[in-house]
Amino acid sequence: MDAIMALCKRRGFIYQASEIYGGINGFWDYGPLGAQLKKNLRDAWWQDMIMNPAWGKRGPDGEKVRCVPLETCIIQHPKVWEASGHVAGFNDPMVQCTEEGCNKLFRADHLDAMLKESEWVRSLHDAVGPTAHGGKELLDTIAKWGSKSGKKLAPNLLIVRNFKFAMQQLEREYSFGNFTFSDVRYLAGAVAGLSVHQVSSGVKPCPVCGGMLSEPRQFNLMFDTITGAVRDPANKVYLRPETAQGIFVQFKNVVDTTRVRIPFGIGNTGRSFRNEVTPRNFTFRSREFEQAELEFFCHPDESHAWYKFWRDFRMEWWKSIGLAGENLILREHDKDELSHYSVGTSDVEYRFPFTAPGFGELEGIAHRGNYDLTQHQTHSKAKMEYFDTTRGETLPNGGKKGERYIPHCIEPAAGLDRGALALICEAYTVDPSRPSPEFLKLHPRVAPIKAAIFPLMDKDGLPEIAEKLADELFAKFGRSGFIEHDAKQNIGKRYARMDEAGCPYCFTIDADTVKDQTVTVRDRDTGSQQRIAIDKVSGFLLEKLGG
RNA sequence: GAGGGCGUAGCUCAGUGGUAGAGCGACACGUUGCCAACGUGUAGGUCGAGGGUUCAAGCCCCUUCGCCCUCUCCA
Repeated sequence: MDAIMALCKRRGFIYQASEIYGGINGFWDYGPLGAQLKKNLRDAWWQDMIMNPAWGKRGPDGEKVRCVPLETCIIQHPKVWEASGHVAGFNDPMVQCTEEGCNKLFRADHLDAMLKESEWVRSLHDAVGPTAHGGKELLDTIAKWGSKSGKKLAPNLLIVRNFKFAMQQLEREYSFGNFTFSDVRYLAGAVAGLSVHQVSSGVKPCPVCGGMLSEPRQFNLMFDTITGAVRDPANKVYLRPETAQGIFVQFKNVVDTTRVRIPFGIGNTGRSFRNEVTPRNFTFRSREFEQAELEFFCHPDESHAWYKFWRDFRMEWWKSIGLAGENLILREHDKDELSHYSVGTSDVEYRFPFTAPGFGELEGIAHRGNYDLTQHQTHSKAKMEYFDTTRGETLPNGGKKGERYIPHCIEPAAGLDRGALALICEAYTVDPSRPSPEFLKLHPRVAPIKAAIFPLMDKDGLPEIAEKLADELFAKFGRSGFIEHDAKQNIGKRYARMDEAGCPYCFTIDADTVKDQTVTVRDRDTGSQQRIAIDKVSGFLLEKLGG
C-alpha cells in the first residue's frame, strides 16, 4: 500500500490536503491525473445509471429502466436530518475503558450486545449456569472462576485484582435483592465489583478486560455550521452525511414537474461529510468524500425484484470498469447487521491491500422500504404518496381505478473516492522483469491519460508530425482524458512514465513514419508493439477506448 | 480519545552532540535512437513546527501537527 500511495503522489493522482501546512487529518486532494480519473469514474456512473440506466437492460417489469438526475444542496434544512434519523443516530455516545493497557473504545448502545459476546462473560456464564440458584454454592463457583478462568480472560476484574474485597462486596450486595444472574449484566457487574444499584443504572464493565469504563462521551459525527450574518446557535445547520436525503426531500417535486412514472430512479452525485472518529486507510475513510447515489422508487410488491436487479447490475458495472478479479465480492448483509430502516442490504466490497484478507465497502445496495419518504411525510406534513394510474381495479371504460401508496426505495450508493482508490489498487501491478516494473493497468474507459504521442527523436521533422497527430487525437478524445505529447528524454523513460500514469497506448513517430506514414503503437500491459498507418490511429483508439 | 511506530532534497533513505550527505528523479548540453541507457554540468534543505538544555542540537528534553498500525463507526 505504501508503494501505491507513493505512486499516487509521484504521478499526481492524490495529494494530502493542505500539505504545506502540515496536512489535515481525513482530507485528501486529487492531483491532475486523480481529478481526471475520478471524473471519468463519475461520468461512467452518470452515463450507465442515469442517461442509459443499466446499459439499456430491461428491468423486472420488462420495461426499460428510467432515471433522472438531480443536484441537491450540501446544506439542507436541519429538520431533514431529524427526520432521517441522523441527528439522533449520528451522535453515538462512546465509552472508553479506563484501564491502562486496554483503553478500548465502544459505542455505548452496543455494550450490552458486546458483553453477551465477551469471552470472559461467556466463560463466567457457563461456569455459573447450573448452580445459578444456590447461595453459598454459587459464591464458591464464582470465587473459583475468578481465581482461574477470570484471571486469564479478564485481568482487570475486581475479583481478580482484589479477591477478598470483591468477595465481601459480592456477598453483601448480591445475597438478596431484585436481580437475577441469568441476566448477564448482573453476573458480569458482580465480579467487576459493581453494586446492584450501579448495574441497574446502566454501569457496565469492559467487555474485553473487565475494567472500569469512562462516562459516555458524545461523538459528533455530523459537521455543523451556522447560517446567517449573525452567529446565532439557533441557526445551526449540518453538512450532509449522505446525498440521499436531498433526493427524498425533492421526490415530490420531481414527480410533479417531470413526466416520470413509477418505477423510476433519481440520481445525485456530490460531496458528503462525516466527522469520522478515526479517518484511516488513505482516502478510504475520509471526512469529506463524494458519493454517487441512485434512489430507485417502485411499488412495494416489486421492490424485492428491483433490489435484486440493482444489486446484480452494480456488481456487473464495477467489473466492467476494471475490477474484474477475485478482489471484488458481493456480500449480502446478515439480518442483525441491517440498519434500522432496511429490510435488505448487500455490499459490493473490494479487497484493498489494507483490508486484505478482508474486504472494504465500495457501494451499499440497500432496500430502504418506504422508511425515508414516510419519515419526511411525518416530519414535514407534506404528502409523499404517489398516485399510480396503472394499478387498481379495471374500470368499465377500460382504464384503471388507480392506487395510492408511498413508494419503496432501492438505494445503490457508491463511494466515488473509494471507487477511484479501488481502481488504482486493482490496476497497480509490479513486474520485475519489465524495464518499468511498476505500472497501472487502468481500464481505458477510466484512464486519465488516453494516449501519448512521442517523436522518437526531437529533430528531423518528427516533433512536427507528432504534434499534428496529438492535436487530432485531442480534438477527438480530449473530453475524456489527456493526450500527452512529449519529446524529451529517451523513449524508455517516456514509456515508463506513461506506464505509471496508466496510459493504455503510446504512439511513436520515427524515421520510417516520414517514409511510409506508419507509427508504432505500444501496448501498456504487454509492452508489445505493432505498426499501423498514421491515419488509422484515431480509429484504433476509438475502438480500444470503447467510444 | 488510548497505545505503538514514523517524520532529513521531488522520491527512497544514511547520518548516536562538532562544516547537511548518497542513490534515484528533475533541468541543461552532448552522444545514442524503441523500453527508467551513457557522459558533463546545474538547481534543489529554516532536518515536520514551536520552545528548552548546551560553547555547540538533525541527534538530548518538553509541547504540537501530520502519516501508518490497533480499538469504535461507515459510503
